[in-house]
Amino acid sequence: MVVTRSDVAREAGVSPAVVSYVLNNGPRPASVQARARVLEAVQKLGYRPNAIASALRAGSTQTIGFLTPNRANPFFGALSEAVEQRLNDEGYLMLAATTHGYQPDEERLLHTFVDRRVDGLIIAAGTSLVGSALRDLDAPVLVLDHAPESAGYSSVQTEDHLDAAAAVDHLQNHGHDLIGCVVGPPRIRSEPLCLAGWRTQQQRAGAFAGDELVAFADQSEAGGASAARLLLSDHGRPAILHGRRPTALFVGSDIQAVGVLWACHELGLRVPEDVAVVSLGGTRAAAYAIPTLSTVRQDVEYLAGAACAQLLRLVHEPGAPQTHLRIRGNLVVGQTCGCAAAG
Amino acid sequence: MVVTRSDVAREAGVSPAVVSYVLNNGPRPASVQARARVLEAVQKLGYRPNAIASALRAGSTQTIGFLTPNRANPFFGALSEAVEQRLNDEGYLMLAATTHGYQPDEERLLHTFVDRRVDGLIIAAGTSLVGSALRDLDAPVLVLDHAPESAGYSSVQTEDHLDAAAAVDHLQNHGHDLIGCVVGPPRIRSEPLCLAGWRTQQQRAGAFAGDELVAFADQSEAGGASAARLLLSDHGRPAILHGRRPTALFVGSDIQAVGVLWACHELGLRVPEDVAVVSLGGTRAAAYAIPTLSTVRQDVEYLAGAACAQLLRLVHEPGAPQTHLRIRGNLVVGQTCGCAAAG
DNA sequence: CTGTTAGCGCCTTCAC
DNA sequence: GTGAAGGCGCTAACAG
Repeated sequence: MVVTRSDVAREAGVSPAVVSYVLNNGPRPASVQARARVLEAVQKLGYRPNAIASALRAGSTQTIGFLTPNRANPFFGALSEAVEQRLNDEGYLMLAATTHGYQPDEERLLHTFVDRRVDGLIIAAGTSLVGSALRDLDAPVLVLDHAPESAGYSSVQTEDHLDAAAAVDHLQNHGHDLIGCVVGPPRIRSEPLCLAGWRTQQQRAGAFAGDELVAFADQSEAGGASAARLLLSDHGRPAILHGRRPTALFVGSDIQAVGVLWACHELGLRVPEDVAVVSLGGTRAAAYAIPTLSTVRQDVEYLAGAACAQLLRLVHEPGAPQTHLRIRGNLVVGQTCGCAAAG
Repeated sequence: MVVTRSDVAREAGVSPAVVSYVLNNGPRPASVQARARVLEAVQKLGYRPNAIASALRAGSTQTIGFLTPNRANPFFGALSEAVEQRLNDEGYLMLAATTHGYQPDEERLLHTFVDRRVDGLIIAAGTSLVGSALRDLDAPVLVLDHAPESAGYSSVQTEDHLDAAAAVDHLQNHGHDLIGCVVGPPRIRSEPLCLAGWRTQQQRAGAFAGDELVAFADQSEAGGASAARLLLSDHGRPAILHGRRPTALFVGSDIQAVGVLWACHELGLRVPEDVAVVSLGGTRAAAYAIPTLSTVRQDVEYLAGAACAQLLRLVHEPGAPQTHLRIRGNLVVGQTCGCAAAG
């Protein structure tokens, strides 16, 4: 049924080693006749080398493990697709796993990857545990997330703190001071940074930055929608706001912002006239929201490219130094911040 | 550095075979003392079995290959995530690859999977070539797509033809007869079925179903937007329509429909008053569009569950008969079809 | 230039 | 109840 290298050797009338020499172009030369006979036999029998056996022997699976919290979120979806593309181009396959930001799953999947001898690991937005669990993993690891420089792995990270501050700054420039903040669950490592960015920038401008303006929400449209309802509805508003409704919202991800827009629509609030919105992400979901989202764009293709390049370098030169790359987002003005109305 | 079974055996003072007996609970019994000593040594050395070596020996990798045209499309994104989840629950890992509906890539990735000895393959929405290439692949294959019953593999399929007709029927019930059709590129196998469903239903109602009402578009927001512009703009309308603009659009996927809504907004057309829209899919993108999309929902969780169950059955019992499951969508009424306005 | 051979790490049958 | 040994399919060092 399944044809092995010995079958090819027998068919071609040579030894198994010669088959390898021909197929791998080395490490030893083969005569022209032998080469031709081998190739013919390969063709005739439809031989394909067993990658598992090669992996065992060569100690390399040509596979990279990729861990995400969530691929339904378009940011991580696009990131995962971009990473996969890059890896394919370099001859690697991607072994995917989703953790849902759940720590035990994360650790389990990490070990599964290592057991399968992936040549390297990319970890996007892990929980805090990952940091310690990664230390002695004896496979190259690249963390696509905020990570301490001191850790035992390379990283490519977004500047969530600065990007969030930039978003809030833009809203402040439009005259807003009561700016709410919608971010994901704090167990995801980047979320506290978004929150801190909002807080820093509010304080810098002398604006209120208390917890009454913050809503934690799932990384989903539904999460964004309920956060918006919480912050914008007229009932049960905290006393400290003196009955005022936030006039703008900073939202930690595009997918949540889509939910925020939907909730505003439902509440009869106009965007950006009644509530201005700026999000963090810049995925295609932002470009096709109605109205188009103003967002601080974090370039997924670039992140993926840098991550794969760094990781594959570590894979190929085990002694290579660890690197830490930080990438800032850039503001993409849409219709939700109020620029269009002003201009 | 990396600890093998022999290391554990030496540490525990037993032979390598006993280590296997203990770790696999068989096939032979081990004494209580031996068992304890082995487990202790495993713990102490941090031994983890090499899954590649096991796979070579056992002939099973506990891995399933999953081929999609596109994971940026939320339908396929959700499908991929659901499949991954199911497989993980059954102890399998998912090896992912994206084909972009491009035939050579499809074939190449298919072979890469087989070379790596995946235990089975799930192929979502392949091009037409896949059918023939799959025939002699000697791994269980499940096609998550429309597929001929005669083919040499099992399938779980959506009823795109019927679902599209149901969507068009609903628009007709709202009094529309000039209903445009936006579908993906015909090289993706399901797209011609969407088109045929639209055409059948239009003809059944005695309505016009010529190519002038059809726009092929990429499976993306941008594709849907340009298709909508083509069908709805007032310039260059085909003579056969007598200057009339379609009053409704059937759209083959949610992601395209999001683009359609965006284009309508841009053109100053109100939805559903000026243009009613019904799409095929029912992803979360539809639920949080503004206005909320009316769509024929194809249950991704159910599709994924059925697909994994069927495939794993084939994996476990190689002789099991091939099955072909067809799953109809159900209409989810949102705001874009006009029901809300009418009610 | 080519054939033989020793493992890669594991599982499992066979002999003790 | 346990150990020795063969082999999964391949690569690469070592003989010829």
